[in-house]
Amino acid sequence: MATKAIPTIVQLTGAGVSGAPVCRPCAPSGPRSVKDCLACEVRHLALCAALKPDELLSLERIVVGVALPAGKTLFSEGDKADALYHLTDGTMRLVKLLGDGRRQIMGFAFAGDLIGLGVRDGFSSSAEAVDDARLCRFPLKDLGRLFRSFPEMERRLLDTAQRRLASAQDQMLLLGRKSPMEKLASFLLDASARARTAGRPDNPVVLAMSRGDIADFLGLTVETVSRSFSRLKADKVITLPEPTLVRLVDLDRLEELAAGDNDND
Amino acid sequence: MATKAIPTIVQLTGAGVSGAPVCRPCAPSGPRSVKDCLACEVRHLALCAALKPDELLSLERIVVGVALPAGKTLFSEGDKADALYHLTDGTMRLVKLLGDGRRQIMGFAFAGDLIGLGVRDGFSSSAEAVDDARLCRFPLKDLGRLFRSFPEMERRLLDTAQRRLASAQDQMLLLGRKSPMEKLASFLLDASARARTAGRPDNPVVLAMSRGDIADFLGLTVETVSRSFSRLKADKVITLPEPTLVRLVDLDRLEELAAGDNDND
DNA sequence: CGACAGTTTGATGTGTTTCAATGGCCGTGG
DNA sequence: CCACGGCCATTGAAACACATCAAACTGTCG
Repeated sequence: MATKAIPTIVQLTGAGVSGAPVCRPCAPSGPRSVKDCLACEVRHLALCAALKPDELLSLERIVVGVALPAGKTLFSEGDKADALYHLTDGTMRLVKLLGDGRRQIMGFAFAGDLIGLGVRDGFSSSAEAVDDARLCRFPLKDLGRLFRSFPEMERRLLDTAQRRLASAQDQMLLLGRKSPMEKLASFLLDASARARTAGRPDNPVVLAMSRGDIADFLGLTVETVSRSFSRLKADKVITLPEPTLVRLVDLDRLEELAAGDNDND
Repeated sequence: MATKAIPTIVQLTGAGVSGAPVCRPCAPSGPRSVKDCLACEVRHLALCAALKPDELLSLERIVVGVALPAGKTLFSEGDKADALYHLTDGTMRLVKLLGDGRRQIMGFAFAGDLIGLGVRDGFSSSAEAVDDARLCRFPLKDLGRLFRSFPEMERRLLDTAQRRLASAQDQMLLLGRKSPMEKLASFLLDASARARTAGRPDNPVVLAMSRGDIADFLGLTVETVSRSFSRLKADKVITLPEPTLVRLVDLDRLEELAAGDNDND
């Protein structure tokens, strides 16, 4: 039943990486225990927050832990959507491709985020691990029953979908109308804000993804992203101790840029 | 209670236009009657489809009809979101603005579409009538109660939100990575497909919106949109009897363009 | 130490924007 | 009835921002 779809996952976890990280709150694969849920660091962010501790038992029979090494694909665009995932640790990217290989990243997911929303027929995008990731898997066929028992869960899911839709619209504005500098400023502020709400350090922001990923998220080329970073650095808006570490120095200027009501340089 | 929020609407409908169109399925303003719902041409597309005819009585006490003349604003980005709307007739656009006036259209809504999804704090975008529009208004505060009585409605809403998220992702791919020709091809195919599912003529497609609206939807300028139309016409992919009327001639080529796996011209 | 992948920087090209002008349509008013 | 003005769409010419092509630099891992 629930085990039927697991082989794919198991195959992924095991593929090519012997040192795959062991999932702390979740078992690397196989059923979870309630103890895991109680210890889960991001439980307050998730669907599970709709449940009281004693109700978590209902999850035990349904949820399966998944470990996904960096670079691996959880599911691909168009795959039959048979589960919803909750990212408990790591970073993932949601990717769409054009026929000739052009790539657009729909968004990044961090610990506490749901993955697998936005389904039309199959999954609307592929999900790939940026760094080593751990997830909890909720089979869709069990979800309906769960929602009937705990309507609060369904309400939270709807809320989440709404917030995701709002973010998607912000991104549409960014992609359609913002300049490279404005795009990067928006991206950095967003990354910082999300790190903050997730309880990770938000001022020197750690960027788990490569320049290429950022470019494909912002609708730019690697070179333009890199040049924009350099420009922000030259303008003393940020410092860049390492390529993956960004200190936001002039927040006002950054927000001015992101909002697009600036004197264009 | 429900009447508290109506004045805004009444003001809108009445503002500056004496010849505001009378809402056929919905009364121009004020409460609806069940008879209206039964006669509603787009009921099968809406939340209301979750209800059996005899259950529609529950709606009567909640839903209010709204008539909105072309060009008028239903709500603005950031407004407190106190209602969900169902467009029964006409066309609307969802708009976001940048500080300096740059505009991005998040999408167009046609008869049968829900408006007011994607709420974060307030509405995430403004909603404006492209042509004369009529809507049904569902106050949010009554919606919770309605969902408890008819869980099927909430499920439909979640489904709708998911499909909207998937469309938003398609649009992100378009905005970030497609060329003007590819953007326009995608737009025309989508317009045709949506007209078809709504039961409107889908091959000579009628475009209710201006070139400017299309430009702001596709992240282009009016001039580039116009040039792309001309190019498609010259390539015998479409004909353009009138600026608002597009006949799709070479569907294969159009789909090739939209998918982005083409030999770039 | 050398190979490699990722990042940055430089030089060049080009597709889209910007600026400008023309033509068509429609409603208004002479 | 036609003249006029406004709005929208189209087309042309020019400028420029970002992409492309190319090379140097950095850090990492064998």
